[in-house]
Amino acid sequence: MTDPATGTARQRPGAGRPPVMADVARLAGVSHQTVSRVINGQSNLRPETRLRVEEAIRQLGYRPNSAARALVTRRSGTIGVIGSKSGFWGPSTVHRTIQAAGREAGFFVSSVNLPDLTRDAVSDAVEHLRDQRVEGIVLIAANDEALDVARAQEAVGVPVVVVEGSLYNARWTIGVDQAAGAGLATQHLLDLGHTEIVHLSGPLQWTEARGRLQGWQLAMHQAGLRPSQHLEGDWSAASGYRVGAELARRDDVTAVFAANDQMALGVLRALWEAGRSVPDDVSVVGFDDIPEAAYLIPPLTTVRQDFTAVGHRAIEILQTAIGGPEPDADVPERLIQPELIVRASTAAPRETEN
Amino acid sequence: MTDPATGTARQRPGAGRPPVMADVARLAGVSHQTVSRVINGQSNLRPETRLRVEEAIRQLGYRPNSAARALVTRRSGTIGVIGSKSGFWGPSTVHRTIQAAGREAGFFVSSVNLPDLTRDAVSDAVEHLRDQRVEGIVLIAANDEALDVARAQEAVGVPVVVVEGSLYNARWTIGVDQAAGAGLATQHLLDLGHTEIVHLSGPLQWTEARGRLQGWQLAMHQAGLRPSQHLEGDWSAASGYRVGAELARRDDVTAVFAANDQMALGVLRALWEAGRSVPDDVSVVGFDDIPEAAYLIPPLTTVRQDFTAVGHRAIEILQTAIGGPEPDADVPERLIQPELIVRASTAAPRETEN
DNA sequence: CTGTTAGCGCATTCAG
DNA sequence: CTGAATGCGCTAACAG
Repeated sequence: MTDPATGTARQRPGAGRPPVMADVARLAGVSHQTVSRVINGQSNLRPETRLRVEEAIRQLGYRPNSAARALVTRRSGTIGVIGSKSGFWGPSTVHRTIQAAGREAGFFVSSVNLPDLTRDAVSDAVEHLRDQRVEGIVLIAANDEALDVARAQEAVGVPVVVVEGSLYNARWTIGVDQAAGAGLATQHLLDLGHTEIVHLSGPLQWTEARGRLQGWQLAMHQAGLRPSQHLEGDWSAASGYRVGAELARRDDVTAVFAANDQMALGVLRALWEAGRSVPDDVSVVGFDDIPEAAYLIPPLTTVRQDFTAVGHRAIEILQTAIGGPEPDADVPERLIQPELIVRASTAAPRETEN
Repeated sequence: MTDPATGTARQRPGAGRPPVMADVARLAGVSHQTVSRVINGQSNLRPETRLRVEEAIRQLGYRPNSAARALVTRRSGTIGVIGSKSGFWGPSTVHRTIQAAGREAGFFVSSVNLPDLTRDAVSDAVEHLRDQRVEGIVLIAANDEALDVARAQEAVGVPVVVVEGSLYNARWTIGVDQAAGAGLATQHLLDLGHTEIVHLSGPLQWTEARGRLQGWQLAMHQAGLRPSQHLEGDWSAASGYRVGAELARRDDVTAVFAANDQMALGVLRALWEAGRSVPDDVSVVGFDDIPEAAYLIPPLTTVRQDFTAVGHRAIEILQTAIGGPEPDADVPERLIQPELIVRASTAAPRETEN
């Protein structure tokens, strides 16, 4: 009655298009405002009225239009996640976890996967996300270029949580303590009696790769040893294989610490092909603890990262970043501690050399 | 001038909030309508006017508000993707590809990852997505329950493209020809001279698992052999290992066809532990061709699926599903052909047994 | 406790 | 070729 179909031929409920708030109001015999109150869970409503409205809502199968709501509230209820298209295990696991956690927290989650995390690509992705008026962004697997973009965005007002990036260059961060993990791995090898421990790193544009490299170096130094030049892979089993083939020719090397499990897998294979036994001739340690790690030949000693925790914390942080008016106090560094998983790919070196 | 700030204290451009179309219009000295035309690339505009507007847009850093646009056009520009939280390689690869392809096609992509693809969970996810007024949904790794939901949605009007699900039960589908792939694998083993070929399947709620099972059965029958009872795993290396350990005790088995590479990996490990040589004693074939397959011990013969193609096709199909008013003609079954990759884990059986 | 009145920022008629 | 109205569906003040 109150809505006299002003000319655009408002259809009766039950016709083609989805019901709107006015339809519910009409059916319940209240104003559309009251419907709004019910939907937003306001307290000042006569229980009976609420019930009538709720019944009408159910009957019509009404669902609020989030675009309309976003328009007026200026809040989209959406967060964005930027990740890499490449399927490395860690980042993609984190990506999934974040998506799930974001939804659990009541957000819509808009994802964008980039072929490469170059400055321009990340920048575009952020624009894309801002066009949707996302309330916050989670940026995964950041390299330095991506971090620049993150910083720039902070200035513009969209909070960006950086996951697994350098934990010093962004305001809101969360990640695993890579250096500590590498330290665990290296120390394990050291404890076993190894002194010639080679590190096969990831690409050094990746902050994780650098963190693991540094952890290894530090542990070596603390043991009074001079770390040899590290070798650099690209995270793939193929690169691990290539490097492993080289290492197989060197007699001095008794242990390899690979920066991820895939590369370790490649090393295992190369060593096997060269007839060098793991762990009798060479010990191998990986990083990540992929589900297959326990079933490699031999079962791989590695460093486990709790990606689920990372994902959940990322969302928690994003929520405080969105909600709070910047405590401006010290941003606690959010670091999750990894764990060493000892399996059968490591053992004491065959002959001690001192 | 034309916008007399009716009381809500419209702020000057450059103040806190993002510029709106009216700001651009004012700066360019045109009506906001003209700005709209420029943005939507209409043709009937004096070049000079267009330029002035474009300049103003750039100067202000204006970006259209997608919520407002969605409200009036009733099109969100968003598609939804429903996947599983579990990180199986195939589905998660497809998920990433779809996200990327969706964005390339100009959509916003809203993702939801479910712990389990139960009917209720999928149903919720669809609701969630419909609340955003997504224009279409891609559902990945469907089992039968999920397919029911998909069908139900079709009725309500949101097109749902089912990826890797049963290709007969949904209107819009795309996937790899699982049975053909399994046939390739089985035939390869048959050609090598194997007759006792065991199949380690995935969980049979998964349509992929059923497809591969059927492909294996068919190939066996066509070779005049009676396939033995298949064994069922859960896609994990752990389950492959368990089954492999059993198989290692059986002398009659000379070949194993595992429904994915992870399970094959577990089988490899179990066989190795039991001192049975691959491929000399037992041949093993996987499915998926994960990046590590070539670096296992020994390198794994497997079936490669082109997941990138699947992702792109999924988006293409979704676009026609959204755009076209249902040709209602025969829905061509969209099947992508897999490819056999022969590596070192397969060979002729040691002794022929006929 | 509930209804009325205004817009949110944009696209879509329709006039000029 | 351009501008002036109108309303998308909803929430946010205000009135009652």
